[in-house]
Amino acid sequence: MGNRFIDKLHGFSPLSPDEVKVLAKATANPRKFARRIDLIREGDRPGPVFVVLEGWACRYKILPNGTRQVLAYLMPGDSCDLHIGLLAEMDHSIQAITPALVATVDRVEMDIILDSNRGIAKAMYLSQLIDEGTMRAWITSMGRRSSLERVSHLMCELYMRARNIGLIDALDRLALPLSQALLADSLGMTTVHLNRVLKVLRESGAMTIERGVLHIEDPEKLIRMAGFDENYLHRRLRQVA
Amino acid sequence: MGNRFIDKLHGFSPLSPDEVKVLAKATANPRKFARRIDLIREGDRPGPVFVVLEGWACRYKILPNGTRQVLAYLMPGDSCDLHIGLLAEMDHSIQAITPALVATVDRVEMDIILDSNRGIAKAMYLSQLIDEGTMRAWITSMGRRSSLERVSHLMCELYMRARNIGLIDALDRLALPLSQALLADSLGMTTVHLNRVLKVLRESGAMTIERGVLHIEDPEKLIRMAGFDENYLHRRLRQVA
DNA sequence: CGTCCTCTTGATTCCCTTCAATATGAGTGG
DNA sequence: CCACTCATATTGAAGGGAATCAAGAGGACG
Repeated sequence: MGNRFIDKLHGFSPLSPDEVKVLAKATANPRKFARRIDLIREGDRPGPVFVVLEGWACRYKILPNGTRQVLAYLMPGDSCDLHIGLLAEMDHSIQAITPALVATVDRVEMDIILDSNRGIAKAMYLSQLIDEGTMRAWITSMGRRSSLERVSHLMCELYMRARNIGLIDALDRLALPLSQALLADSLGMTTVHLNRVLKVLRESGAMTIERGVLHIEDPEKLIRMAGFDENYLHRRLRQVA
Repeated sequence: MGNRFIDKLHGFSPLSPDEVKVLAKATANPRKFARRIDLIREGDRPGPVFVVLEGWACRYKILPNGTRQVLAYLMPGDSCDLHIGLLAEMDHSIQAITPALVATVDRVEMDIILDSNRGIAKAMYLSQLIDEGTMRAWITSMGRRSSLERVSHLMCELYMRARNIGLIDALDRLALPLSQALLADSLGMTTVHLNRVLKVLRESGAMTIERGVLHIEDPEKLIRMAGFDENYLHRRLRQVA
């Protein structure tokens, strides 16, 4: 397998062979993180930019009362905020969900790369814009969608994002390493209720999650149930330099 | 009054006199928007970068079922995404809440400004990081805070942000031009319930909203009720170049 | 093969929505 | 300046969706 980060950026903005080399070099020495290990914690001083090459991770926040809110999922190829190093401290934590291969790019090095490679810069900015759009979609879900819509919407999103990076298998299924507890904590519901919603979705014939495998049986139906509009994932990009 | 945009950025990263001049020139010809007028709509092709000089605006999204979700409030000095021009279309709309004075900075011009003024670039990136942190705080609120906590938390946030830009009057009050319908649409609740929560807050002696004026009577109490931690607004900035 | 984690299901409670009516206030035009 | 209108705010009553509490089933793993 290649470098999923490069693949992703390449999809946003055609990279020159030189730029590919630069990115390959910058992510050449990834570190392994075991499941459930924090890459960085709320309150920590931000360090290098994280680039997830393999595996899944999530951003999350723990509240004073002990509950957790998942803020975003990071899939292979995803990276954390570009300019994060400007902040004095993290306002959330990032944790590996599966064993993960994560490259770290030094802040200064990243700045140099961005300054001298317009293609990379453009792709990174696009990537960040999409992450922001995704956050807005999450806010929308939490605020104005029913729990059934919310769950279906997240599944649509994860499926689309996974498809974009080639994570869907030949049988049209996605290995989804997310426990119901984690999903519940990202959707603002309890595990009990999430479980019931998943049952409804299963019995409606729209989709199933079995043993960590998501299968969308009736895409049309699921999209309809979710009110899903993938515009926020911005696959259609502006064709200007 | 000066230029609130420059004031804000200056607070993030000391700007050289030259940089101040550049910003003043770039925002020299603002446009007036009446209340309830969209600056840009979901589906529109993004144009220039918007900079709110005076007045309030909000980002929002309308769902298929007709409900609305407010995604963020823009106060004087706030701007929308820097690289927004890279996208083919907007995934949300932006609307003036009050009569507003909004400067538009051409995308190419903005790129040039960023490239040739490190101080401005740094301040803008910081600003964007804070906006992202704010979105994460909203997700957290919606997902894991009770309605009482949610309302108090938003009031704490708006108060702090307003204070940072000098919008609090001598009597420690804030002119808050947000209807209960708007507030409800940002907090994921109904106007009826929001109204009841505001009543509880009023009767508890923590805060009041009367005729568009927010007064926090017992800051300690409100902060405690909200579980508010202002770290996500990143006032303490890293002291490195 | 026992332990722990995750998933599943039932019963009860309650927070919030929905529906409905009234009050208050701002803006407009005669 | 006052009557009229429309938007906004307030309050009550009833119903529903999701949380909570509780218990058991299914899998993964040493």
